[in-house]
Amino acid sequence: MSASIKDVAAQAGVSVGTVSNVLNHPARVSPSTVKRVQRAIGALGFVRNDAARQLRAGASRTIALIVFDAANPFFTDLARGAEDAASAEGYSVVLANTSESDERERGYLYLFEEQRVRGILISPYGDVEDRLAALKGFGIPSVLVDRVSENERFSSVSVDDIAGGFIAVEHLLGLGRRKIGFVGGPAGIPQVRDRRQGAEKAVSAAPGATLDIFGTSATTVLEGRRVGEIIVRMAPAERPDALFAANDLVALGLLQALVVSGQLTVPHDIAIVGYDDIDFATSAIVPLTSIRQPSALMGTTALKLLSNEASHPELKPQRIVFQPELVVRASA
Amino acid sequence: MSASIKDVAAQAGVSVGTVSNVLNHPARVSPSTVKRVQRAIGALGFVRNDAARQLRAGASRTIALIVFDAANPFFTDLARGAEDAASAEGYSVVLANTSESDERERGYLYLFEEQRVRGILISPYGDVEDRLAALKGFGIPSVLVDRVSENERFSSVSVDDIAGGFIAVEHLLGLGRRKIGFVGGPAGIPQVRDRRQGAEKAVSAAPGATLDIFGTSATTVLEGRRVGEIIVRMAPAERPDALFAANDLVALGLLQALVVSGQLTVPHDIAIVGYDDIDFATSAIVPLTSIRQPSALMGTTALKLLSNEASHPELKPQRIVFQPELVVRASA
DNA sequence: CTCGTTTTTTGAAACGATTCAATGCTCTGG
DNA sequence: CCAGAGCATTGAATCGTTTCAAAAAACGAG
Repeated sequence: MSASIKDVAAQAGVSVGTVSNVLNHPARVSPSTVKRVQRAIGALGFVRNDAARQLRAGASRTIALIVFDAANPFFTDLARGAEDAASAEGYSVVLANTSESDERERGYLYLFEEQRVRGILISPYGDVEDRLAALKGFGIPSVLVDRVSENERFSSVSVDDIAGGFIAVEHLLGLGRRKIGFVGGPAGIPQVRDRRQGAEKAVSAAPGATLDIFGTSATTVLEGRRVGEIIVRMAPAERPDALFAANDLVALGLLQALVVSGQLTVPHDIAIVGYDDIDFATSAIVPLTSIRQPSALMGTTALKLLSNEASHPELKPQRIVFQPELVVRASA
Repeated sequence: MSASIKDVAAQAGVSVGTVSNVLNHPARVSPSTVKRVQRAIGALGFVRNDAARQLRAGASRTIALIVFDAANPFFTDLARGAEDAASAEGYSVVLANTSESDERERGYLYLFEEQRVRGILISPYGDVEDRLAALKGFGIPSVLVDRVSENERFSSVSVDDIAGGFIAVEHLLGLGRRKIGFVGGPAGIPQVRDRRQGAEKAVSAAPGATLDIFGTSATTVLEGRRVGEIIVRMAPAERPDALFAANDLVALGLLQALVVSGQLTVPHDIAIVGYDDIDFATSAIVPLTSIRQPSALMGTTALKLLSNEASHPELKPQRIVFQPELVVRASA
C-alpha cells in the first residue's frame, strides 16, 4: 500500500542498503547521495515500517505506561512528566489504563510483550511482579511507580506513603481532633495500606485518639460519596471528627456528601485531609487540605531510570523515595 | 532472547506452519496436535512477536487515540468509552497526549504511521486533516472526535457545540443577566469557536444583552484563574454579571479566583456556566452549572465507527452529532 | 486392496527493514 | 604509473511470522 525502502531505492537510483544508511547512519553516506535519497523519500511519502525495523533491530523505541486509573489527575500529571522526559530521550510513551481490573492489567502486559516495547513503567494494581520478572528475563525492563518492589527486584520511584499518612493525621491531631476516620480501599493496594499504616502510627502516639477504618472498593469520587453518606447517618457520638482519605478523589466525594447533607460543616464538624494534592483540590467546595506528591517529577525520574536500565540491563535496581508534603487549605 | 515459533515447533515435533495454524486457525489442526503445541507454548513461555506478525499480515490490532489534553476528565471519560468498545471488538487502544502542541501532534501521527496502527481516533488540535487524508490513502482510517471534519472527508462523533453555547447563555439570560462574558481560547479551536458562536447567537436574540470575550491561551484551570483575577480587578460597572466558560476546567479556575478574592460571590454577583460536566463540577466550591456531553458514549461510538471503516474502507464518512444538555447546579 | 476424497501437515516464499562483508571508487605518495 | 589507503556503495543474509500450494496421511466405498 505505502512505499517501501525498495521503492525509494529505485526512485533514487541507489541500493536499499544505501537508503537504510541514509536513514540510520547519514554520516556514512556522501552528502549528494543523502540529498538524492531524501528527495525520493519526500516524493514517495515514504514512512519507515516500524514492524520490519523492529523485527530486524530487535528493540522498539516505545515505552509503555500502565496505570490503574487514568482518570485520576495524579496519574495524568505523572504521565505528563514521563512523556516530557521520554521525548527528550527519543522515546514515545503509550498509555494503558487498566481501570482497576486485574484482567486488563494482564492483558496489557501481554500486549506489550507481544509488541516488544523497550520498557514498562507501571503502577501495579494486581500481583504482577512475577510476570514482570519474566519480562525482564526476555529483555524488557520495568520500573514501578508509586509503589516499591516487594523484594527489591525492580527499580521504583515512590513516595513515602507511611510518612504521608503520618503527617496527615498528625495535622488533624494538632487541630485537637481525636476521633479520626480513615477512608480508603481496597486494603490490598500498597498505597492504601501504607497511608493507613502511617495514620495508625500517628494515632497510637496520641493519647486518647482512635482510628476507625471505612473501607472502599476503589479510590474514586463515587466511593467517597458513598462512605460520606454513611457517616452523615451515624449517631453524633460515634461519628469521627476528622477524616483522612486515601486520595483526593475520595476526599472530594466525602466532602460532597457532607455538604449536600446540610447537617455537617467542614471543617467545623468534620475536618478532612486528602492525598495527592490534585489541581481540583484547590477548587473544591471547601478547598482541600492535602498531601502533595511530586507527581510530574516522579514520572520524569521513573522514565530516566527505565531508559537507563534499557541500555544497561546489568544495572542494579534502584529505589527512589520522595518525601510528601502537607498543603494546608480550608478543609483541615 | 525469547522463544520463537521455531522453538515451539521443535519442542512439539511439528512444523512451523502447524504452530502458526494452531495460533490462527485452530480448526484446521487436529485436536491432539493442538494440545501438543499448546503444551510446548506453555513450557517455553512463548509469546508471539507482534512485529513479525504485523510485517507479514499487514495490519495490527492496535488503535491510537490522540487527544490534546489527557488531564481533562472529558477526555479520560471518552477514552474509557473507547477502551470498553475496543476490548469488545478485540482491539487495544493506546493513548497519546499532545498537550496542546502542534509539534507533538505531528510527532504522534508519524509514530502511528510507522507503527501501521489499524486506525486513529483523534481530537485534533492543529490542522491535520491533510495528513489524515494521506494516512487514509495508505489504509489507515481516522475518526474525528469532538470535532467535525471540515469538508466531510472523515467520519466524526461530536456534540452540537453551537447548541451547547446557546443553551448555556440562554440559561444565563433567563436568570436576568445581561452583561455576559465568554471565557476561552485559543480562538482557533473549533470547540471554542462553536461554543462562542452559540453564545453570540443567544445574546443577539436578547435585547440589551452584550457579550464580552476573554481570551485564554489554553482551556485549563490555570488560565481560568488568570482571567478570573482580571475580572475581579475590573470596575464594577464594566464587570460581567455572568460568565460562560469554554469548559469546566476554565470555569473552575474562574470560580477559584472569584472566591479567593472575597469580593465577589457566585452566583450572586457573577453567575458561571461551564462545559463538559466533568465529575469535579459537582464538588466545586460552588457546584457548577454545566453543559453535559455524553463523553463515554462518544468514545464508544467513535470506536465502533472506526472499526467499521477499518474493515470496510469503501464506506462513506458518517457524521454523528449528539445533543448537549444543561445541568443546573448552584453556580448559575 | 485400491482408488478417490477429505483432512492434516509440511516447507518454502514472502513481508520490509538492518547489517556487514565484499566490491568499486578516488586519491595520494613514491 | 602503480600500490595502497580510505570512502562510498552494494547486495545477500537475516529477523519471526503468515500463507499457500503441494505432499502426506487418514478414511470410506467398492
